[in-house]
Amino acid sequence: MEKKKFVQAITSRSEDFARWYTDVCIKAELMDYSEAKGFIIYRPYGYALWENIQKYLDNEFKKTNHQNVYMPLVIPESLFKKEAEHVEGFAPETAIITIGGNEELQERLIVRPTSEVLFCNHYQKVITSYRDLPKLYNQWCSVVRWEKTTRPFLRGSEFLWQEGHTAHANEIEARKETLDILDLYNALGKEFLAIPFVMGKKTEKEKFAGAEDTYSIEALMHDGKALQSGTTHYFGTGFAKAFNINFQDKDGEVKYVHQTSWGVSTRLIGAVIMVHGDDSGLVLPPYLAPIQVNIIPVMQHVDGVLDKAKEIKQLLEQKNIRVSIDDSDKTPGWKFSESEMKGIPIRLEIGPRDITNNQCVLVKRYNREKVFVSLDELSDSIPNLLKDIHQAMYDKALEFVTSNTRETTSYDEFKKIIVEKQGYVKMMWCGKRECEEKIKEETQATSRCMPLKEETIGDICPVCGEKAKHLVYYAKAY
RNA sequence: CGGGAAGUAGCUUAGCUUGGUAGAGCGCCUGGUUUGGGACCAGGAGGUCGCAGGUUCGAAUCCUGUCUUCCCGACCA
Repeated sequence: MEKKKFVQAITSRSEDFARWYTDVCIKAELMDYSEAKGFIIYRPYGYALWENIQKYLDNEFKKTNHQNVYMPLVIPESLFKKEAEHVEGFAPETAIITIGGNEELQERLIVRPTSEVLFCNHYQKVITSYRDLPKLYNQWCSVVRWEKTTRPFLRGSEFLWQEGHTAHANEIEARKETLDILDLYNALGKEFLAIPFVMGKKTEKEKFAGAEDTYSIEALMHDGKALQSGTTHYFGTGFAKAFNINFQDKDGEVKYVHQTSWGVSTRLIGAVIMVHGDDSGLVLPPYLAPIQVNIIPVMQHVDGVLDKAKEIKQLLEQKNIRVSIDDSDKTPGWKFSESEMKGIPIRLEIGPRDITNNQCVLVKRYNREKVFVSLDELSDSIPNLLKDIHQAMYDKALEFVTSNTRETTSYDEFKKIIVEKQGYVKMMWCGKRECEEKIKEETQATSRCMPLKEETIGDICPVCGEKAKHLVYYAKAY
């Protein structure tokens, strides 16, 4: 029997992926638009995702001896201009404060697009001896970049992030930090977001302004486009020289510090949406989900139904599971759809019939599998089930990446894959910027990264025919 | 920043060509009947038509500017 749908369904992914994405953002109540372009409102459910990511990362940072600090929102223009490459990279997208009160400022203030120079300026003052090192600072804040095209979570004029800034006595230690954090980000994907990242080094063209080396984690969205989801940078002594951050080492010599910086942003929320979501809405990985189990009472006016639901909630909460009961007066069907739209990993349906049979209906969001579960086993089985769901979601995402990663030694084939299939294409590269630029111009694909474990699938760069140096992952990117 | 589309109640929108008291569906509120995949009946509330100017006796409608959103490019976490 066909049922009339009164609530407009979201656009399907295959029909219009971009529209599907914004539909999910709005309808899952993650965010709302504000009146200023590119500045969004993080609604409670969306902000809760960010809080959970924060909790995970903050804990990891602290385990590895990092300390949180808070730097100012603004950077005097003269300070901002100290490192040439850095300025060049960010100048086109800065917002600048020119008036304070009613007076024009003597010196303009840059609203931070990132805080390298603030950290450097501070480090210059507080580092004098090898005993002051390493400095392992992180800050949680928002930054402003005047973007031309904005999209919720993916690219905003303002976005929330964490930026780590560290200073070390030598190159080895700093390079280790850069890669350790990259691993930590990768683990965030694997253990928490159920997203398999491809990680590697950025090419010269794609690296951060002022960095010696940039590394990234890249996620593959369901439409076959890649999303740079986090970066770590090794700065060498470039900033240290520009800001004169030096110290006297054990051997008595005065040396420059070696620095790193690294960050992930609320863009990760966009990655979660586009990696796991489906035509019914959001699908959240269990450890990230603000609500892990949603109990939907059926015939809740019948004596005992709500009490049973509350009893189940309590039992699950004792196992540290995040549970909600939808006891609103909507119909069960409405609640099912709502629960799916919000991506809650597990839905429990409990009605008079179930109570009689000492059972409930359990539905997994990611595959919609529906089973009856005895109430006696419920609280013991759910923690494991969450773990299984996490793993299954990760495996499913990994399978998507694997089946959408292709390799080629022919530039013609490369073009064909990019146009027809999207996804990642692995191809050898000579190391010249011109070849990268040619690829971008002709296919819109960009180099995403070069895997840390060097692989070789050919001797020549298929674009120019010269000797190949590295294997590169290419993809169209957000 | 270029090219295209759009902005009318919380949402989706009709009306705009040809100026004359702003209409619907959903949602919301009240009462009742319902309840295992987005329920039904009855009654009700809700609008400075994105904003600012202009033309006009009169503007949602015509003109100018501006802001925001979406799509496609160029630029970027």
